[in-house]
Amino acid sequence: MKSSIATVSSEASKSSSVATCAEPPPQRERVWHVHDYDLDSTLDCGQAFNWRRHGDMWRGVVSGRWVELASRPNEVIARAVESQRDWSWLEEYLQLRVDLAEVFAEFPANDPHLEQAIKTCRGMRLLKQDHWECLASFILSSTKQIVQIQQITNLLRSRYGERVKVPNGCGDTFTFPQAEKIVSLTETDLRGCKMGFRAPYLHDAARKVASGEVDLKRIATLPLVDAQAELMKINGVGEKIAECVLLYGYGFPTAFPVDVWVARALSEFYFKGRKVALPKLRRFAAKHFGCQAGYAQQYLFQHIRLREKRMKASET
DNA sequence: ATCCAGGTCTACC
DNA sequence: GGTAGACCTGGA
Repeated sequence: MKSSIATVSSEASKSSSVATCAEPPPQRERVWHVHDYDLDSTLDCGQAFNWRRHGDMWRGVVSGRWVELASRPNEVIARAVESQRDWSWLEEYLQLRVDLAEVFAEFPANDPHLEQAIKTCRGMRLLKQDHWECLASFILSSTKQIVQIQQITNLLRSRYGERVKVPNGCGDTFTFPQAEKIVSLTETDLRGCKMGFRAPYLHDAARKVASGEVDLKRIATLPLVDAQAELMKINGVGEKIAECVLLYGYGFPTAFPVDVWVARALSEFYFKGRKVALPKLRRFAAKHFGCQAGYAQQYLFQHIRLREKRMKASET
């Protein structure tokens, strides 16, 4: 494990110091210099379900390619199976060009709860995931714990995804099955992946996406409210799941999914602990958090979830 | 054992 | 606009 990291960084830094102006040669490894990038928080904050930790590293599939990620102070390091001339697929996914300070600067001033949230996981980023995979994953997320969502999506991948190339010794790895593949499956097939009542929802989504009735590409060009309405044409996609897809898949900066955790955080922090109805929480959030509300949401979510974890840990 | 988990749909006020 | 019950399944 350790030696693998060392190999990765030495090769990659060599190449980047030599090739400053010319296009860098294709490489299996790549290092990015980053500021305020917390890879662990980013991959483990509940926005994506396909990352597995192996020692200090994370393994997953992005744009159909197996990739291994590691981080060191001010660096993110990636290793692929085959040499890559163009790493933009991963830069885009990891949002490596985003300046977090600019994001935080848009947060409401004098909000101690948000400040506290930033302290607990500074460097956490929003990813930009594949539209379909993100949509399907969050359809499967309703009233499920994150580990169970991972279990369901893993079953879907291993049974119906396509095998991807991996380095020797790494276990079988699969892409997330395309909508066209899901359409061809029966509800029994899907329920076999332990998704329960979500099976017809996923199938409806696959049918509408594969047929073009819901055009995932076009959604990127729409205003937020229209984009949300388009996603909600799918049975099983309500406001919350739609906002998740718009935030984690499309990067709409003001998308603000309100789940049970965020609802809890908002009630506690901004309504003195009173139980407040969901629509009212949504209206408050839209007004209070500004043009980077999506980031604010993710920091509040992670903040309250980690606090809960710590409390549970100290009880036992 | 009973409850609950990144919600949504339906029915009803 | 806002609230209750049902819905699969597995883990605490």
